[in-house]
Amino acid sequence: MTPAAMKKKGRGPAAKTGSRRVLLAERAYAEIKWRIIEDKYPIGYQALELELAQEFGMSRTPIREALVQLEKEGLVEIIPRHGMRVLPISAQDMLEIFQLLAYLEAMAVDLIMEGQPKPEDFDPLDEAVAAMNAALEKDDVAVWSVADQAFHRELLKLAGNRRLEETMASFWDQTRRAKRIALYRRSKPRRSTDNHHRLVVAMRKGEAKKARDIHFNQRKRSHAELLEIIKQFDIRHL
Amino acid sequence: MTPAAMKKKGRGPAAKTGSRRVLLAERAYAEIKWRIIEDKYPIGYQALELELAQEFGMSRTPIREALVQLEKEGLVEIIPRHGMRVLPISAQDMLEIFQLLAYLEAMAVDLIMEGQPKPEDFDPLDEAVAAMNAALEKDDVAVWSVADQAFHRELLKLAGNRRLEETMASFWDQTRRAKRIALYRRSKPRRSTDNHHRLVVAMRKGEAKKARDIHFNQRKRSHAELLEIIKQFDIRHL
DNA sequence: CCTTGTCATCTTGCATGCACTATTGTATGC
DNA sequence: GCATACAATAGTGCATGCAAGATGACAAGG
Repeated sequence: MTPAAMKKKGRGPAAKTGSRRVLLAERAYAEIKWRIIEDKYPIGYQALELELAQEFGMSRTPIREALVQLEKEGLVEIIPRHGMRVLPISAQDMLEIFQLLAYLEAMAVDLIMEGQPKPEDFDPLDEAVAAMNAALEKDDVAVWSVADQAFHRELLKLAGNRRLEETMASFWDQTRRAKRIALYRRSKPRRSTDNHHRLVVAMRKGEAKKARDIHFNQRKRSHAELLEIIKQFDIRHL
Repeated sequence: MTPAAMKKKGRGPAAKTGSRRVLLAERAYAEIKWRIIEDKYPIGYQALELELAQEFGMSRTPIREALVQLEKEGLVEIIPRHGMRVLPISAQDMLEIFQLLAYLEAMAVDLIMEGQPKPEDFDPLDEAVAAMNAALEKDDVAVWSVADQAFHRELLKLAGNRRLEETMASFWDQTRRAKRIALYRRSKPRRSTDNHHRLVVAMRKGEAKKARDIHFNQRKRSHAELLEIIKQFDIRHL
């Protein structure tokens, strides 16, 4: 950079972007992602930029932007002359993601315990566990799944590390398709729910190491179970 | 998706994208990122899309694509009418990133030990340590820093989790600006180098827990030191 | 019937055009 | 001299245009 070009340094205070109108590119990103996760665009689905553009009533430009984002997140692949393709979830992929999630959540538990959590901080977690139990009573795995997600979101929030939160959110999203498949195939998540409860209890008591171990092992077990289901599915589908 | 639209599912085998020519957008991304890390575009630097486009001899389109990427990585901010701005690194940001790096690397060590590492797998690590020692002898912190980076890259590779590797790489990149600042201000990384060595020794011996602890603590200590330096710098600069 | 060469087509990656709007400078009133 | 209204300017977000090159079809030859 030439010295002259340095002129830019320290322009006035940036315009507060309180609530910029929703960009088309963002809408496209969110909508496509949603459709992938909800299996509206199933694994292997291919679409050209122009097709998507027409479907969303916009031009190719914002679509491109969205696709580049999604590719980076690992949800789609952009094949030069064949448009985007919704990527399959291999058992290997899931293994990697589950490993990461287990460690990152254990990290979250550690961070929470290192802070000085107030008792009421854990209330949202108790609520989530209650919701999970309620769903279990009614045998409603879909609702259980939502409550489960809420639990983990709250847990991450408590850890107070924004990047950790975002990183986990991205990986979590990628598990949702797999979980959708496994939802009605896995055993009733009784033990899982109980362990979530035990985690909160341990954290409330300030038993840091125990809390961490409970959660880490719970995650590992849960992930192993999911992986088995996915592996079976994998063979004939993904 | 309408049933008709499903036609897309399962198009012929995707064209192998062996080595697609380098896209302008990718070049722009890499070059801008490089300049930020190397402090060519210092913290607070602002530039308009058009300016960057002219500087790189391309149009605004690939520049935009690159900027969106960089924003997601947390290196720049896009302010609607003021172009991009190179983001400052607050001590809080660094704390978050360091926390993540420490855990992710401890995870890598765990994963390595869970696998069945062959003795020769560790050779690259020994080489890196040797390079670090050599650099220490010559008091060349820049060379030491390169060797340090090589060590961690190799460590991550051994863990065999691609997503872990990529995630860490992204965060690592963000620390490089901070490390650049701290490079000549921190104490001689004698202890750090020794601990890297001890880690490799422990791993070779198969002492999983010890290896993990050595590394985790080493990272924590090292990060704490860096954080102190950054905090001081923070006040008057970032 | 299979292989190979040629051509038309299609998609993309990038450049450019355009309209909308935030921002800045200027003028007017107090 | 200060504040407010208005006009001019500039930058973005998106649409569209365009050329390059990959792909698939088809024909000709083995």
